[in-house]
Amino acid sequence: MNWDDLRIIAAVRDEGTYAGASARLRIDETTVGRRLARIQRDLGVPLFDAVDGLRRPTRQCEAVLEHVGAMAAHAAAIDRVKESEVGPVGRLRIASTNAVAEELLAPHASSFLRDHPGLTLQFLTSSGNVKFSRWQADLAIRLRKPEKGDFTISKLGEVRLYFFEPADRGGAEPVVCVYPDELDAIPEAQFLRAKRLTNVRCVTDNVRIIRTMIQSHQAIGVLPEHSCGSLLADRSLRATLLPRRRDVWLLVQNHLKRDPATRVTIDWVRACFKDLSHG
Amino acid sequence: MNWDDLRIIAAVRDEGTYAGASARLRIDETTVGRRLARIQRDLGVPLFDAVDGLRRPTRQCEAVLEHVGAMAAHAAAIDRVKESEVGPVGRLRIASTNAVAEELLAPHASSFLRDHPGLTLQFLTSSGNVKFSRWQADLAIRLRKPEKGDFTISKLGEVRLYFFEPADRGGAEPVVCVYPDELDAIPEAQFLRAKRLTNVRCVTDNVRIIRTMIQSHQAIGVLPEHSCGSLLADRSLRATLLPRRRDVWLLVQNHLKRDPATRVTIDWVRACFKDLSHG
DNA sequence: GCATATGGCTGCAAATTTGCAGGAAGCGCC
DNA sequence: GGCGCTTCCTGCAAATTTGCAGCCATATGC
Repeated sequence: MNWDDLRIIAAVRDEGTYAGASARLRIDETTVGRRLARIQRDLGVPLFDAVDGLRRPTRQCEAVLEHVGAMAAHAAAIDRVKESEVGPVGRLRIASTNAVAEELLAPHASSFLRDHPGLTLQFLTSSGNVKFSRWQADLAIRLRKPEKGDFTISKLGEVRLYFFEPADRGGAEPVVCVYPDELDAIPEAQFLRAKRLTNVRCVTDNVRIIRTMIQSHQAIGVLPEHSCGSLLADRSLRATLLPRRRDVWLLVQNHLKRDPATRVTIDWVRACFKDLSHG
Repeated sequence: MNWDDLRIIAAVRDEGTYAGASARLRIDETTVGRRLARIQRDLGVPLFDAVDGLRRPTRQCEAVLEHVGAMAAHAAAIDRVKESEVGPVGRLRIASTNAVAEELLAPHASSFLRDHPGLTLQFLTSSGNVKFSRWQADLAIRLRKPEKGDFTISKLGEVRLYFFEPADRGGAEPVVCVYPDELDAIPEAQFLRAKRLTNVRCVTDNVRIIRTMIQSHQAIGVLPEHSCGSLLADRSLRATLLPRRRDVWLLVQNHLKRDPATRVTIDWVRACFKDLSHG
């Protein structure tokens, strides 16, 4: 039994004719006749008598109509669920590095969430533990371009990188902060490896740690522009812009690429990165 | 919003995957995905998150599902309305002459109604007042073939006719019973007119009246075979079989010709007339 | 590492539904 | 009596939905 055909029964009862029901439901009168015939066959009982030019519900039809009325009330309530939300609705789980989340996304998050009251953002910053393929995140911001997978990938932007070293090299040899092996492909790691620095004593991908050590004027390292902040103005440090930038990639679950909430969130993430490129 | 799509939501929630819902509803997994996308667009809210390989209902979806559950209960009750009736169900209004109803149909009505507990017969025997075109009857048994109309017409059979006159013509001249002018076309009326009888003193289409007067052995008239009964064995009467029979026609409302209840009733009416032809 | 099973998406064809147009019938009004 | 309006049915074409096949990805077991 097709539940939607039940609405035909109610309309014919209310209007008394196929033509009246047709106007009410805004479907063709031929369609009303056919769908009524179909639900009548499905139910196996006659639903209307034809008397004096009008369709009159049978006893069985009256019994059916009591239930249809109740179903219509529930359908109306479902429609109100829809109306209770204005704008895109949803919860987006964004997997990214701490730095990206804290310094690129978080500063703009409040205004974005204010502008879209139906949205919720969840930042997954321990991204090593998130399996994108298992739908454990909706979006992922990656520093490496994954070769393939069940997702849609696009380039978010390019991040400028700065090499920091103490201005005064007279003191003790500064420690060198490098990125772990699995990040060998990123420009920062390649740059540092090419310089053949000694005293490599700190290995981490936590840029906050790297930034704190650089700020002590006793360490060497590379930071992305969004993590530099006031370090660029520190006269005890020498900042050198690297020739290469680092690509940043956005991954979107395939089943979400047309989802309205996802689309506005993607636009917002892109704007965050665009602000950076011009800042 | 298509009410039938709401069943898709419930099935995906229950099974956790499109494939599971597909098996449950016995529709293609592609169709599940498309119909879910459609109802999601109609409602304007996301219904499922994808987490750890499963679809999990969102907060709005849970709200919708409460209503869907209630609707499913009503749909089940509607299905039971159908199951409460065994066999064809309906009330058939049959327009016919008194004689046909009383003598051809009524004797067989009890067993027919016993065999079809879901049927009800309503005999409309003041058929002059019934407008078949206004759906005031479902079936009509007519002695004249109507030329046209919004109904399906078929021949029921041919009725044998008997001319009765008193065996002893020595007494007073018997009165002649004839049919009213509007029945001029029927063979009885034509036969009587052709005999150029005098003493035409009784005009009626009520064959019971005609029969009673013939039974008094003081009247002449023509009766259909189903109204003769014991008159044929009365030695004080001379019964002559007319050469012509009278056609009987069945009219069926067009919208009912495929209705199951109507079809079994038509078969029954035909059987009543067939019994007559061989009796 | 390979084979198998499962899930979901896309393109295309088949199936079904819907709308349109025409025709028939009845009713009311002039 | 003729005309206009309304209702409903039927045939056909257009539109939509559904199913199927192929493909891709992931997980599991051997």
